[in-house]
Amino acid sequence: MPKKTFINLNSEKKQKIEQAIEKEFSNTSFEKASISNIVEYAQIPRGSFYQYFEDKEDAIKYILQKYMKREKEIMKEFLLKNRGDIFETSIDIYEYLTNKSKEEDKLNLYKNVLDELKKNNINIFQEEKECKIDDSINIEMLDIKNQEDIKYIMRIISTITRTISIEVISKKMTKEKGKDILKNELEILRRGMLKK
Amino acid sequence: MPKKTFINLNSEKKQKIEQAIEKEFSNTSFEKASISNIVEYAQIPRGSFYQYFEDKEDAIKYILQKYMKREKEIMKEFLLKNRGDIFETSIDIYEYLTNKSKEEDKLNLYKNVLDELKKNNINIFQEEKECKIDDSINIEMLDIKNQEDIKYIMRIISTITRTISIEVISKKMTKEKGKDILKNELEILRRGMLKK
DNA sequence: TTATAACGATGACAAAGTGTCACAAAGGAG
DNA sequence: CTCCTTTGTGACACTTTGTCATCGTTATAA
Repeated sequence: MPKKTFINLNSEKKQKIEQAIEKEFSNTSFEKASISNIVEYAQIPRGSFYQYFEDKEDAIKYILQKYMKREKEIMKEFLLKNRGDIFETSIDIYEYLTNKSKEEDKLNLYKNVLDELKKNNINIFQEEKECKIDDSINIEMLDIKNQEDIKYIMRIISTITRTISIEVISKKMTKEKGKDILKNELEILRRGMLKK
Repeated sequence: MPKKTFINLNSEKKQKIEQAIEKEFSNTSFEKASISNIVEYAQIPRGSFYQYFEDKEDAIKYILQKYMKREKEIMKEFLLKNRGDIFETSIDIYEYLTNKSKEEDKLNLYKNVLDELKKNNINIFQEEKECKIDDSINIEMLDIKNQEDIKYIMRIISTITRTISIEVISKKMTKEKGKDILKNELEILRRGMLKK
């Protein structure tokens, strides 16, 4: 969603601006981030920012998109490693996200990104159009009654994985505690909630 | 979280201010809401707002809390009506939330509130300290393997119910479509994701 | 009654942020 | 070299925020 002007920029300048945006989003929430700071960090005149992006929202979307893309690649790797087992993959993603947060300076950026993805209910496992991950999933092991079930299953797992990850990154609980909860929740999802 | 000064206000003035806050949050997102508008709607001097609340965040929390409380009461009613069946209750809550949104002027306020609750992962079904709903839940029908399972189950159902409701209120899908998805997801949760 | 403390009301104000615009600079095609 | 399109620039008007000195109103003690 950045403007054409930004796309056309040489990668050096582009990177400098990206870093400035990420720096600001690392220091504070998306809500409180200011364009004034960003242009200062990037050492560009104020007018330039508006030449590149519509507004702050636009810059957020750009960063979001970038992180989404990276995460999808990671996801595919994990699915492959686990022979399509989505439950094991969920735990790997949890480990990945919570380890990432060790890079203290990016911790807050990561929290912001995950928050936003969660708020917009963006499914890390599967995104509508491009890049269908379905093929990498082992459907054999799942109890699929109709076509759409796989979509619903992915939605549910995606949501609980991200929710726990955010809680850990926000330091509401330890990494170990989070993993324990995630494992328990996944177990419930596997076996079902209803008594047989 | 409002200051003592606000608590002490006579209910007439308090209500006027509440309405002003809700009006502003109905017109725009929490993020873009401005205190300047609020004090104008409430016809109070700017300084007074800061006498009552710490800042905008504080006012948001106040409204959030108010709506949470109301929802918890509704929830208890629904649980009772459904003899503790959490799956049926989930659908009732969905119906309640999406019908509420018919009051067009409050639609956006409702979306904002739900978004924030979701972001903070506040469980509509169950809240830690006061007001334990556990007693109203029919545990007999559930497959509980250990003490904590009930907590996890409530977490999961709460999340998916709210997620769908938000998507419908935001007009990303029709009420019928949303109900269909919710029913399917609940069915998957009931029977489990793993092939027997 | 009077003094004084406690609380609430008020709006001007400094500080900071936003988005725009007229103009400057750069660069490519003919 | 000239014209035209694209990009760079920062001053500016406007809005918003949070604070603070000051004022009014009770309430309480002497």
